[in-house]
Amino acid sequence: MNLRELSRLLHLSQTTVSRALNGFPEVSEATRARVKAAADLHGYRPSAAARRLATGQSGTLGVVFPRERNMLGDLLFTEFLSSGVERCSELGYDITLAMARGAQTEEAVYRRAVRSARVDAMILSSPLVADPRIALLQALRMPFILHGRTRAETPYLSLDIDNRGAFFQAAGLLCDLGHRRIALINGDTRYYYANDRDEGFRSALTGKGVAVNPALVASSNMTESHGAEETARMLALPLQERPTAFLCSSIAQAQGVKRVLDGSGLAIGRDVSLIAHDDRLADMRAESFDPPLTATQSPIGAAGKRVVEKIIEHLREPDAPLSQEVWPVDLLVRASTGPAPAP
Amino acid sequence: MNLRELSRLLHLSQTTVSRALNGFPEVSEATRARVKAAADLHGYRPSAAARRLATGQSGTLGVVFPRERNMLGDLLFTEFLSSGVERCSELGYDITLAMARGAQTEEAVYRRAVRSARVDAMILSSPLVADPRIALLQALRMPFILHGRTRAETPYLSLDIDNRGAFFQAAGLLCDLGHRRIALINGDTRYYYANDRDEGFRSALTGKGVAVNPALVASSNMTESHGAEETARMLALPLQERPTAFLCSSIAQAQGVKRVLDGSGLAIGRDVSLIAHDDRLADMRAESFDPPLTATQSPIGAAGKRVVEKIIEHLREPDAPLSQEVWPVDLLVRASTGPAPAP
DNA sequence: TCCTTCTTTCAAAGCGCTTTGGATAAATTT
DNA sequence: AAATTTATCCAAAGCGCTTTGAAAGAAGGA
Repeated sequence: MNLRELSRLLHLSQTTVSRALNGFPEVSEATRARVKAAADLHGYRPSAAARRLATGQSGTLGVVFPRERNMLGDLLFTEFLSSGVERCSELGYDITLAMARGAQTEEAVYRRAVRSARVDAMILSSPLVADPRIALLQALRMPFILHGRTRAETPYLSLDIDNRGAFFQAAGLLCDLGHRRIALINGDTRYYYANDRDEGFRSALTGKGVAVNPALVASSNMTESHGAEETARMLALPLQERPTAFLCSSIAQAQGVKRVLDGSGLAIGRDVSLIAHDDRLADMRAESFDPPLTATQSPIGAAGKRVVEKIIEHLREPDAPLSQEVWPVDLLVRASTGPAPAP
Repeated sequence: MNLRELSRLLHLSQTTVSRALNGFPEVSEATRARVKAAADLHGYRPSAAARRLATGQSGTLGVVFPRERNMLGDLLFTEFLSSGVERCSELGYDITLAMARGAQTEEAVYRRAVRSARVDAMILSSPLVADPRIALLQALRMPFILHGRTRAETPYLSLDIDNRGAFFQAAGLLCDLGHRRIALINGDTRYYYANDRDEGFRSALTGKGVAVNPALVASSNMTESHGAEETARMLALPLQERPTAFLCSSIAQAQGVKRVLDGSGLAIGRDVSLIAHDDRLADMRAESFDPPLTATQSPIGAAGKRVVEKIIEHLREPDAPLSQEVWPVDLLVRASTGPAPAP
């Protein structure tokens, strides 16, 4: 069933039917209802290809797989992506994926996408502290939204959570509880989010007059094993340097920390405090941690949806100012934190 | 730069240029070369939308997020998907994603995809033992390929690994090493792959005259914690029931098994043997397990690529017979297996 | 030389939608 | 009653590609 058939069926022109369906004001409500009913009845779906050709819009958003590809990175990305896809289909858009791996450089992927006009906009994630993709896409005049932030001269559309504030708050809480030797198990600080968390952590400690011991700051990736390794290393320090509190960038890392603490007979919440950032992944709940985990939380799925909404809004109104949306992050205090043990 | 402009530039018709570019035989090699050079020079890329409208093909494959969404499921799917995307772009196809979650049933997703002609074919993964999607897509006349297998009356295109054979072989090895109390930590047996592995396991044991103890067979999901929990449960059994060997469906599960065995002071490879299936995920290598893990291995990334190739071949030649490709699985013996300890 | 067969190229007709620039009928104003 | 506005609807022109059916030119055979 196509437009022409439908319009003949209704004894209307294609124009009117098209306008009725697309909500144009110059068609009466009576005919609009009649048209919609008939369309439903006959299961009419406009051809995406024809619409694309006519409008010059592809109705498609592009997502490039992030370069960060460790286990937790994958999980976060999958949750982000699947939520984005869900919202996308509600809004009548498609998502197509591209990969930069092997011979194909990331730049080539973007250029190709732009030239073949396959996507209306791109969604970027996992930005570096200063990410070259921003300038590239701006030069190519390809609309995009960044999940995260980065250093850039020109404004761009983005959505991020307040990583700095979250870790500032969490580290502040640990200080207030009397902890003086606080460890930070972070992600790779070449990424903006990890750098941001690092800054929040440091500025909280400095603000509270607590020294930052470089030996207690670790950053690589978001896995359980990284958490475990670094904890083991820190517990091997001389007694007066050993941390009494850990701040982790992910629950996976916290699991590693816990594994080593458990092995050393240290009780979480009593001997040692533990806070982690909680992205609300289905299989890693802070509240079912043992003990329940104090956490800075922000659902990454919600970010996936909002990113899609924002970029589609931008496509509909390209001249609206490019906003940098930043979500506050809640700090939920549970049983994994407590006052610093007496020295 | 579009076809008309390019053809005028070359003083040729659009027909000739189109045919030259698409490799039709009725254009001379001389003009083809001339056309290709000019196209390259001016950076001509055919409009995907126009081509789609003209050919009725979308040049796009659809992937529906699998219903199985636990942590390891996500990792496997991501690796499968990203490899598929990579191969896809080499072959000039796109991949778009769809989600069945919340209000949208999976069936609705497929129906919508078919009616709006957005995709030429679909890629299915994580099939159940008897998966209703097969009949649905056949009824909708939507070409598809299944990663895995399922019970179905009619032939369909698929690619799978020999899960049954792999677990038959692995369990057989354990029997041959003298083990008589062998545990199986499996995935959810509602899924075909897990069911297949279960069958391979059972038939190996039966064939070697070894009894299958239902208390030593566990199946839920592919996570570390499931492996750990089940191991703890089995180690709590009376001594004469306690397993001397574990066969796991994933390295993640094996990590959980190892955690509990380590905690009980049992040495892997000496006191207890351990085998797992290895999907060759980047961050979970059987060879860097401690001790190096005996494993049935088959790279899931390679499957992702092959699935894409197969379905595209099928689109090019729709009348060729629908093949069920099954890959053999290697059993690599490393240090985690050894003779059963004396009773 | 004329007729036939390839080879090479082309004009034009879609594919199914959106959108421009009217046209017609009804309502309102003068 | 004529002139103007408003509310509906329409015919037709693209969007950029593929493909059909034909024509022109070159080559070969008689």
